[in-house]
Amino acid sequence: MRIGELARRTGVSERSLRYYEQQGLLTASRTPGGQRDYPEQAVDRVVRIQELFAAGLHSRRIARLLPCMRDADGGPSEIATPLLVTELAAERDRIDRMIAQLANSRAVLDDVIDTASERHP
Amino acid sequence: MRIGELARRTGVSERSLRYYEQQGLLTASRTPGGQRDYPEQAVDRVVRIQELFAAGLHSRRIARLLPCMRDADGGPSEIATPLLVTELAAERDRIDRMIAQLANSRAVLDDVIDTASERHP
DNA sequence: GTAGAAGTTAACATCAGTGTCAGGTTCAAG
DNA sequence: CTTGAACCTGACACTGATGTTAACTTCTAC
Repeated sequence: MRIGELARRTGVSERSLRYYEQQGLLTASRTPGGQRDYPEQAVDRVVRIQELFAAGLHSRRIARLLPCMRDADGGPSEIATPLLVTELAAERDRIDRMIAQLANSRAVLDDVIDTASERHP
Repeated sequence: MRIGELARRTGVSERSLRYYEQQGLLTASRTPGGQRDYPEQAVDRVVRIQELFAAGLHSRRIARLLPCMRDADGGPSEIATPLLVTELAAERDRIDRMIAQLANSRAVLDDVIDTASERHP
């Protein structure tokens, strides 16, 4: 599929998809005329990339992580090095703390919303 | 307490604390010489602000939200307007989606770490 | 073959919180 | 007093993903 369709199906802008390629997160074959041609699997990959970005990982780390991830159709193509494992464990702990904080903020918002709903029924 | 202590106790830089004040998120009385003097309660407030920032809220919305929050020692000093409630509900839903995504990324990291740990025991 | 939609590269802008530096003032202890 | 740590304001830089624009090319359908 071409970039427009991938953008539409993932909700990620074309600009970002090209950026992902530049950062080594996403590859695409090219048509004879030079246009990008993505495999079906790219949809899942882009969604993962977005999630990892949302989780606060930087593109360089994502680039090292991606080949170690379990593909939809099989095992990973690489095994994470001990150094990468250490880094990822730190990221995981950070994500855990972030989830806890988010739950906290969510509760605060809920409280404010509930309080206001009682007054403005 | 003065700004240095508040920074130390919250883990937030002095630069950021001054920025929070500029954005109307945090107030401080001043010593005769013009230095900021924070009440004990500021520690909690700064922690909340940090959490809301981490949750992706912008300073302007946080500024409108803060007076509607339940204080440590009592009810809120203001009630959220219907407009603000609508906005906060949208933020809450966004946070819910973010938490789900984070859990997903966390699972991916865990899987990569586990797989590598089996190979590098 | 031609029109228009969709794609290409490259460069510059934006956002919002934070880092950092400069030049000056205040505070607390000796 | 004086000295050094702590604080003040103001300005500029950065980060890193994404938006935007420009000038040009390719694809698709008639």
